[in-house]
Amino acid sequence: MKVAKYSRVQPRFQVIKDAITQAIRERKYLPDDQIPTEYELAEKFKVSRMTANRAVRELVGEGLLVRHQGLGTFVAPIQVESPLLEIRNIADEIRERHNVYSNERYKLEKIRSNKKLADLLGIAVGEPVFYSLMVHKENGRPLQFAERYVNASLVPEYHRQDFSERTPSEYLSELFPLSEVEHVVEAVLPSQQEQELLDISADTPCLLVNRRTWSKNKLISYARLVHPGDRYRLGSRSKV
Amino acid sequence: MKVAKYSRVQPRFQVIKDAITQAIRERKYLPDDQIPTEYELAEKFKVSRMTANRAVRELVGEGLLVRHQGLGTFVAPIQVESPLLEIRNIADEIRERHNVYSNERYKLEKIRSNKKLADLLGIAVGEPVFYSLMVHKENGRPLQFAERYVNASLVPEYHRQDFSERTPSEYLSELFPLSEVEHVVEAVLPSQQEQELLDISADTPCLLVNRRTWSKNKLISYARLVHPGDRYRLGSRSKV
DNA sequence: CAGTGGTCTAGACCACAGA
DNA sequence: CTGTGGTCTAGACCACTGG
Repeated sequence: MKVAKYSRVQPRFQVIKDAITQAIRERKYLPDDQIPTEYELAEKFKVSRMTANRAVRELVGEGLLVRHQGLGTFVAPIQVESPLLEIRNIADEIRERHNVYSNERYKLEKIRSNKKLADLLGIAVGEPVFYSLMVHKENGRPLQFAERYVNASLVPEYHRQDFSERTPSEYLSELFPLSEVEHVVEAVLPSQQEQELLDISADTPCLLVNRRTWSKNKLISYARLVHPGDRYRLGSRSKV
Repeated sequence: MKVAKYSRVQPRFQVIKDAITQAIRERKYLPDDQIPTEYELAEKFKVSRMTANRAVRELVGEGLLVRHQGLGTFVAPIQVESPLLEIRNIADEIRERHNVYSNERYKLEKIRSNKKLADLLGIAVGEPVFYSLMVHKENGRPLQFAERYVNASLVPEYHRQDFSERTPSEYLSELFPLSEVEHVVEAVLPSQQEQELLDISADTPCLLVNRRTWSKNKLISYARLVHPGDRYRLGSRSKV
């Protein structure tokens, strides 16, 4: 029986990419370790060198590997970067970096808005608001302290959700197609609580992203996202 | 006289990428327009289809094109505009707030690139680079500590400029029409020098914006912009 | 069906780094 | 000199789309 030569579930270069990615995630290859050469990969995976080359080249483009002509290919030293603008939630971001996402929920409750909150959410003082506090982790290490305030009259079921699998931002974006987003980025020092939950010292500068999201001109939520400055950066690159 | 087959200044796939990119920028191809097929590109540029394929595939990865199997390749609908792009000229920004812009120049000299700088600017170690250090002020108050490294071989007259009226970024953008910008934002604590020149304390968190600019695929400059976190924020708001 | 992109091969030449 | 990555080719088969 002949097996069709080019019908596969996974392209061969993708198989190689996945294998390398997994090996790095399992720490079989550590940062700065050299990985097999293109010739070795080609032999191991029974592909041509061009196919191995594509796998490695794409992983370089994704920031997972670095190459030096004449020397070899190496696991990239750890670096974290995220495109601004794209409101992609932190979970996707971490998974795209080929790392393990997890989170912990500390609070999920209904409160009444004070003046400041009412202004931010465009509602009246005293209106009900859901408040959630979560910490999102990359490979078990806290990366984002996320407080979120949600207009309770628009999202009455928010507090009934279990956000262990689906993040608040995923839940909200399913319910309300995003139409507008606002970001304000600041540098701040962490509060006592932020220090503890992010496992950082009082003098670690943090990137604070204030994000407000709208759906069809309705202001849905305000999020206050605090990230340790020593392991989180925002990046963007664009043609003009 | 025989011409070496594989010694080129530009790889062939890069030539194709540049040609397509430029055609889009010049609006010879409009959003959603179909561009030539791989076979046509291969013929036009006298390369194999694999080489044309790589050029197109990478442009898809960069978001400039979209492909549909069986249909063709098309210019991406809308260029996502980065909000961080609006971190433009600090002088304009200050004047738009109807405040008084001023600056102070502390250094303007020619240096030789070390390893790190060479990587950032995409040049060889030891290549000449211009270094400038300025502080930009709003109503006399320091707002931005700006170190800039400029590829001296591309901008040989940089060090002869007087940047009191025209900022380095204004000068460069006149000389080199901007084609690509990269921003990486971090939260950091200020160095001794930054504390002094920005007139802030050691525990004031700062927003560090690393900006690299390209013109026609030439990496022109790298700027390191430090802002006091207590009086500077980055903001953006965009429809999606 | 023809035309498109998606993938793959086997081999080649070039450039760079280190011994 | 060897071994590495960087690039390129000519041709091939597969899968999807539309007529």
